[in-house]
Amino acid sequence: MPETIRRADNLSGTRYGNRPTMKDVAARAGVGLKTVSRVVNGEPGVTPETERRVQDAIEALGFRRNDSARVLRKGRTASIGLVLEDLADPFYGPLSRAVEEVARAHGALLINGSSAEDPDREQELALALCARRVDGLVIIPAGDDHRYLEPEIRAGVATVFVDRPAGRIDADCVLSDNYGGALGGVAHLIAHGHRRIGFIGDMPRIHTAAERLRGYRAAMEDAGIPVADAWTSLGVTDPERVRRAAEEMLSGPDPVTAIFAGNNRVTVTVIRVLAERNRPVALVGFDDIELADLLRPGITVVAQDAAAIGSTAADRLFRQLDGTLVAPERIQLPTRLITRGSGELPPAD
Amino acid sequence: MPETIRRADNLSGTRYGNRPTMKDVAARAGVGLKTVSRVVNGEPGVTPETERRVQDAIEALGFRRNDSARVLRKGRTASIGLVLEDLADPFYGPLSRAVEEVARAHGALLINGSSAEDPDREQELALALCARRVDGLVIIPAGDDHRYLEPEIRAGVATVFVDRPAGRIDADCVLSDNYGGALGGVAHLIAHGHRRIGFIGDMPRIHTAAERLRGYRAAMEDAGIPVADAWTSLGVTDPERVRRAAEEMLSGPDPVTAIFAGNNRVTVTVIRVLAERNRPVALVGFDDIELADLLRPGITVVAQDAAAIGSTAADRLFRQLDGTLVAPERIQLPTRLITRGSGELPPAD
DNA sequence: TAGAGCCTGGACAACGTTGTCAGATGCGGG
DNA sequence: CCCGCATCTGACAACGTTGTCCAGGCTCTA
Repeated sequence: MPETIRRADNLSGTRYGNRPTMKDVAARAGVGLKTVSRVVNGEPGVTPETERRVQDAIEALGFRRNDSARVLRKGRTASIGLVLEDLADPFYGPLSRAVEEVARAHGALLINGSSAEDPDREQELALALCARRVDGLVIIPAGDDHRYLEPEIRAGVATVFVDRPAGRIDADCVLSDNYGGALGGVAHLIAHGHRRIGFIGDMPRIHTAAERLRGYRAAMEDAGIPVADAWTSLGVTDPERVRRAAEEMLSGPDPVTAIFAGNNRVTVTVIRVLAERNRPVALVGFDDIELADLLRPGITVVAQDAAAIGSTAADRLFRQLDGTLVAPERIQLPTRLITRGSGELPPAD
Repeated sequence: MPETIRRADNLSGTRYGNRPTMKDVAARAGVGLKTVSRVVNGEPGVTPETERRVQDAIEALGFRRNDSARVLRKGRTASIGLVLEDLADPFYGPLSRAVEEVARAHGALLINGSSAEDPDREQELALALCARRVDGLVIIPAGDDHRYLEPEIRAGVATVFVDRPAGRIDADCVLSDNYGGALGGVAHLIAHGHRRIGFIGDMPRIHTAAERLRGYRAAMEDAGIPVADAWTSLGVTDPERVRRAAEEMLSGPDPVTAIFAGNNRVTVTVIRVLAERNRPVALVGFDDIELADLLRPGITVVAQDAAAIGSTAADRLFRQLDGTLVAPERIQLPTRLITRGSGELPPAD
């Protein structure tokens, strides 16, 4: 066991590698502890001469304030947590950037992590962030039960849900108008003469997926078109299964002439499938994708404004912290139909 | 001044919204403070009966350990910082995801922020993370002088630079083989018969840009092709200027027949410019771009493995913390030429 | 020149946790 | 029946910072 002992020794001996503390600075500058604190925090009541001495000592020792101690004392961390679903999804880039921008404007740091769509991991992460005493949380929920956050919210952690609503608790949330967007996108296809329209989307237990499906159904119903079972494919996310689903819709006796793709990953795979076929099939995707305008045809999409969602959410979070905000609210941001060609193809009957 | 006073009052009064502490839990469970600590940390030496009482009290009060205090006491935060250049750049998605994955495997949280290519902001961010006492830093440098990190590194903050080397300090870094990648890409164009090849890239003060330029020049020299001034355009990043640069190269008496694009943003804009022209121009881009295979022609790229870079960097960081690693090292990861069509077009002379 | 008032600086406690160490309790053996 | 040992528990200090409060020195006025 000598290794284990050495390792433990090693770790506990590290102790920030013996960083200088305010006490050290004070000793070196020949002033009191609190005076150093005042200089570090820019508080008034220090002679320029004394201040210079302290600054010099700070410089010489390479002192850096220990924020853990500061947080412990002050009770606010000036940091907020962001729990996203997948760091690598391009949709979340602009979103987290927008959140960071707002956080920065409030002098707060952003701590984030991704849940990988796993509700347990989401909970683990959110609670770990709470243990660090983040002032607030922006969560893109993976699960559908967020009662585990109740004690935290009661304790004053500002909380805003994004992209999907919170489950079983009453909390602020900022979403896109998934229903309206999907309805508009499908109606667009119908307006271009399509009647047999396929829908490929995620599991309906995911709120956005359910809403988009609802929008699809509503558009079809508004147009008086009965939806055949074979036209909708749900719970399909991985490329292989999307591919199979698309191919099934496009073959058979009554093939669809248009497809509505429920999210950007689906859209990309459907583009691939359609590219392999000669018969033109119309396509509208939910979520914009990069370079969509360079493809032939360009891809028509229902675009969400990820940056606006992020900044709205972060804004509300800080307003909760201000006390400006009282009751939780659900905010829906509009989507935008961007026509580029693929959604305007006529049915190839 | 009454407002100021009230605001301060307000803030200092908040104090985590009166969260329960271990002391509260201990009181409720009728045990000592340290016993609660033992239960929370899963230390041995607590009767199951006592443990249950404590657990019940924790549950009832909604207690959550205050990690700030824990960190203050223990000296390690189990969190690492990631300073990237732009959260929204798709190249950094997989990279930060990979870093997070490794961090998670070591039980650490990831805190990140972006520098927006601004050296001052990079420094501010890195030092803010150090003040939070992150155990280590992964930095994608924006600046070229990192001596400000010396005290931190001496104090034991593990540090790994990524994508670009550290400036004026000796530190671990993990990079792509920018020189070799560019050389290979340009050689590929030359092998397909091109001699007048343009290069559009970022400012040469950025290491990657300089290396790629060097690769371009080396490939040309190897082939015995003198490079005309008009063929290289440096320090060009925003779409408008890239567009102008590309158009200039493609017109004039001696237009280029191929373009090597120095990064993904440049590539995208060049694609747009080329799409507007009838004469086919070959294109090879550094960095892969999404959907590159769906364009006609597909875009040939020199791809970096962002995930591998991220996980290699994070790996080294934790090995520094282990003490497994001693001397700083520069690690170069190979790039991969992915041929998709655009780089194989013959010169249209 | 003495006293009032202001300005600067420092001693001390507290934040919530963990490590140390000693006390209490229970059990078995002499 | 008592002692020793093992097991479990709790008191206390310490981590580095900030807020409170007081002491001492200065200036300005009467």
